[in-house]
Amino acid sequence: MHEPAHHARSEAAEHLKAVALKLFAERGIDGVTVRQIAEAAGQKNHAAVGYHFGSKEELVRELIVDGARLIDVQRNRWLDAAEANGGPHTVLEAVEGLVRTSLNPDPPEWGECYNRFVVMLGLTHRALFMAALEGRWNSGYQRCLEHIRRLMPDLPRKRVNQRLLFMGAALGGILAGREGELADRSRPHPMWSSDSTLTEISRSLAGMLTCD
Amino acid sequence: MHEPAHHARSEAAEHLKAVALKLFAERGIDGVTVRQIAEAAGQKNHAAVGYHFGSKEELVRELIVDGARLIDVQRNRWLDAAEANGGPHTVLEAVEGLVRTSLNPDPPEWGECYNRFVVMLGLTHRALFMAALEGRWNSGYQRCLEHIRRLMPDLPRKRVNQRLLFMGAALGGILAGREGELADRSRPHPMWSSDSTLTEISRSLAGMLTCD
DNA sequence: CCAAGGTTTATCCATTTGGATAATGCGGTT
DNA sequence: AACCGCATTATCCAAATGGATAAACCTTGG
Repeated sequence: MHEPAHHARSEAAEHLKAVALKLFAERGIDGVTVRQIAEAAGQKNHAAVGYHFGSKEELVRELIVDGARLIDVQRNRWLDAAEANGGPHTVLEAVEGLVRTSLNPDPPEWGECYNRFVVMLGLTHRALFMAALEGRWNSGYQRCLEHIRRLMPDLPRKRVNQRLLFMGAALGGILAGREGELADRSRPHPMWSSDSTLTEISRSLAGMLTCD
Repeated sequence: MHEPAHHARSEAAEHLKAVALKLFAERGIDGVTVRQIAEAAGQKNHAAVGYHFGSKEELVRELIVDGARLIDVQRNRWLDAAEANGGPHTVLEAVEGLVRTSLNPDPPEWGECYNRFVVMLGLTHRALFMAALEGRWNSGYQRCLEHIRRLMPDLPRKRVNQRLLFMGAALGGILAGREGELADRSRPHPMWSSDSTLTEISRSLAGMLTCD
């Protein structure tokens, strides 16, 4: 069960990907042209995208997989550590793991973009998104949900699953909203940039699961 | 405080708008061409959009305002009735009002689209969205929030506002997700199409406000 | 110095895009 | 029938789009 080798791209290609992710998150796939991506990445013309990735769609696919893999690896790592100590002990702990592993630990200077990117893809390019993942890089999410189910034995399984669906949608909405606020560098966002806000988000999401 | 007159469009124009809203919700503004809109509306060529609305962007603006006004009118009507009976008496009641007034009471055959449309616009065309509304059609939402604040006197105002931000983002994510599922007519969605699910959503959102 | 590899740049191209305009069609009124 | 206002249709267009190709430009090893 070792990860398939994914040869890292050249520095220029990685920069193109980072810039493209930012633009896609801001304006959507169809709102950005390959010329704009190349220009924002400092290239003198748009052939760079074709050369490094084959096509715009291939670039999108690679961005989808890159981000999903990063998150999934983080989630599984965190879960391995948590389970070594007897697993997440509360719903809040499991949810907070879900929240914090959704974030890029090493974002570019302009802030992270993947949560907006994913929510946008889920709305407007769901088929491409699902096809790119092929069911991969989802195990960490499912493992977290299993722990939450284990920690909510009193509620009927059906209602737990229903609330997990709500929680997933809420998680996407909140993290995408946070990301969008933080991407606006024209003014400070003390609330959104505070680390404790992540705990507050987790508390709220856990509250939506465990209330009543 | 009467609403500004907004002359209803011709039947063909209204049909164009309904079809355009569906396509925009599915693929995003830039993922749909005026030709596709006209074709899906049964027109033989794309000049219809220009004739009825001036431009694609004007059409989008009109869709934004139409949907926001419909929701705001519903919210204010519901609030007037609730306040006449002593106002919403619980956070849950206020949240459920917010949820149910977010829905189109008379959706087209292919299901409603406005929540996906709005979430997508908030991600990729926020400036256009804000400019189209000019701060209008938001009073119902604010009135609901005021009631929720009144009903949560124990929590510090700052934390209530934080949670209301989370709740708003979660509301968008959940309703857009629900809408997307219901738009898939290839199979039934007993959970999402059930009316009681709206109450469950409201319970979850209220839970995220009132937990701890 | 040259040669070879990979990378960037400069063009070229067919297609699509949003929009504009003119011609046609249509329903009602006289 | 002739007229009229409105709506649809058929074209036209400049600009933009994604992609392809060939030339120029490095760096590195010999």
